[in-house]
Amino acid sequence: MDNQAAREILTQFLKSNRKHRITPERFAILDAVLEIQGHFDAEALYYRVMSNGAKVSKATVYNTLDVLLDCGLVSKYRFAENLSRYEKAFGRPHHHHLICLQCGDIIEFTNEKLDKIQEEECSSRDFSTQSSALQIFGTCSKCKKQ
Amino acid sequence: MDNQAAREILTQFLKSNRKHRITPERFAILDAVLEIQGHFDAEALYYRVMSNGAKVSKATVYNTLDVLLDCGLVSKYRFAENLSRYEKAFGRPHHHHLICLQCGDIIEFTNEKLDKIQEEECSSRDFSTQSSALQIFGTCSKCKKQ
DNA sequence: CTCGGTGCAAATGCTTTGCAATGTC
DNA sequence: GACATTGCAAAGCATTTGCACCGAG
Repeated sequence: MDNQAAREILTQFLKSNRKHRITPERFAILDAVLEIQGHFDAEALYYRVMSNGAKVSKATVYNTLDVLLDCGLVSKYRFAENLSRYEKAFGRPHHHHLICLQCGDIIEFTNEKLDKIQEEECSSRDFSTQSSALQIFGTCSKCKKQ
Repeated sequence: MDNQAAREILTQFLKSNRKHRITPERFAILDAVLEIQGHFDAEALYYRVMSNGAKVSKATVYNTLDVLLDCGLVSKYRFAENLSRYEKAFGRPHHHHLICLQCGDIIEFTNEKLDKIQEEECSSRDFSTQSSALQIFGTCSKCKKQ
């Protein structure tokens, strides 16, 4: 993961869209996103930015997450809970999720065959994909042993 | 879809679990669920029950949806929005969703190959599936023409 | 009788919004 | 300068909870 490349993607996106301005807050938030491994929610991102010394409001975190979503740098998921989870999408292969309902663990996997079938289903319906996610809920091997 | 069979599934479930009692509200809500075609949210279900003449509170609707979820009569989804959507699961094959971000339409499809791959991924990780959903977000053919 | 279920309203918690101040272009 | 963006706090909204009353077993 090249952080500089991510910053450039964001810069280009903000410049190309006249409605958006380049602000230090947005880059502070992007930096925090790039540091985080795995999934995070808005709250966790907010505290991460703060602990980096930058001062942003939660409203700006949500606002910026929308911008990062628009330019494809992060993905947004809703699992079973009442909150949204995000993860950086930059430089990561498309993957799917196994979500353990016992311990909350999220196991990721990639499967090209699966992606191909997905593509076929979409093209046969003339449906353009923007993003997708297979979520499988159940019990992981660790929890089954207990 | 045999409504009587659904009622019996619920009755058996409530009886087998000593913590749950058989109440008229639960069956009034189940009846409303069975009437609805396609997806619905808690609010819509609440109004449906009311228009059928039964009087239940929203708290009971949520409570009953959890019971119906537990006995497999309904499925719960979270798409992009900040609310949960449900649909009856009784007598329906396992299916997936194409969600149009323009018009909000939800197109369903079934695919055995996809389900089989999913099963393989789970069993190779010793993960027990309870439910799953592939959600593909994008633009449908109708919206692309506009 | 016992104790889970219900209705109501108030609380919760994530997310959005209104508005004045600020900073980008 | 014009106007998008920010911070703050307050509002929104789906969902949950507390509690007194009710009713199934």
